Amino acid sequence: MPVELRPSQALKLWHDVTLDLVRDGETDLTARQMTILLTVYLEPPPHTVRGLATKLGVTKPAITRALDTMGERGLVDRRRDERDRRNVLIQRTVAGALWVEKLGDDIVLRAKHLPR
Amino acid sequence: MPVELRPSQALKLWHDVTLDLVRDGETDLTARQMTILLTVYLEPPPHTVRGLATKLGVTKPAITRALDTMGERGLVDRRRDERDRRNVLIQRTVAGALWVEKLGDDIVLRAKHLPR
DNA sequence: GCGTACTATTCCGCCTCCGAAACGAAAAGG
DNA sequence: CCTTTTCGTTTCGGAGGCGGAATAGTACGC
Repeated sequence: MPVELRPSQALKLWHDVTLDLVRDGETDLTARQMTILLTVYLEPPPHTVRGLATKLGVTKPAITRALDTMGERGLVDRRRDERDRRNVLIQRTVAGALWVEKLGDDIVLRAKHLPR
Repeated sequence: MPVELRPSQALKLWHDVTLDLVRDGETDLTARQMTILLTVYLEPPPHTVRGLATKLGVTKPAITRALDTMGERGLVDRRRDERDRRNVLIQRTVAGALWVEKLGDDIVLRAKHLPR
């Protein structure tokens, strides 16, 4: 029972949710930041800079910069890996979890009101 | 028969599609640009700078700049309104229609493969 | 130990975006 | 007419993202 969605519905859903993000004004995450945030909160840890860079197909400095920005906003946190102190483990935060949860609820709500 | 979607599915869908956009590398539209593009292609014309600014809750220069960028990429076009020459009407393009169509297909495909 | 490999970060110049204000063109209203 | 209003655009200084090279710190084979 996969999720059934017609192209017109899919596009309207994408439009509606993105509009909500724009009108919110608070966050304005880039596509990269959004992907990193959702990866950290959806996939099982540990998450490293290198792993994220490989997954997204971008350079490591790009990941570091994105983590800097999101870290200042309290959406993610960083900690040294004590087993291998070269690594940095990206950690979840309460604020980040709440933000992601809110996004999920918004998408569900927008999907519910799509024309059939 | 609305579209049924659980929060975890919604977030995974958002993650997967955004990841595709990041890995594509070509386009990297901002959230504002994405919203403008989808508005122009989903909602009936005419579309004006002022109308888009009001809808998105941003200033008019922000819309002008976004249209500049997307215009250079051939995703939208601009034309003077001959009835009221103060207005600028935002027009669709073939390239833009193809891009939007591709996005819709991608979302549908990603939704189809979500875990139940 | 010492060089090598690997981690993440910092630095550099470049480019795009931002909001606010000023601007020119065109319509509306006296 | 001519003033006012309404468009969209341009300009300004500032903030932040970008890619890529260079850097500092850590692990590991020899």
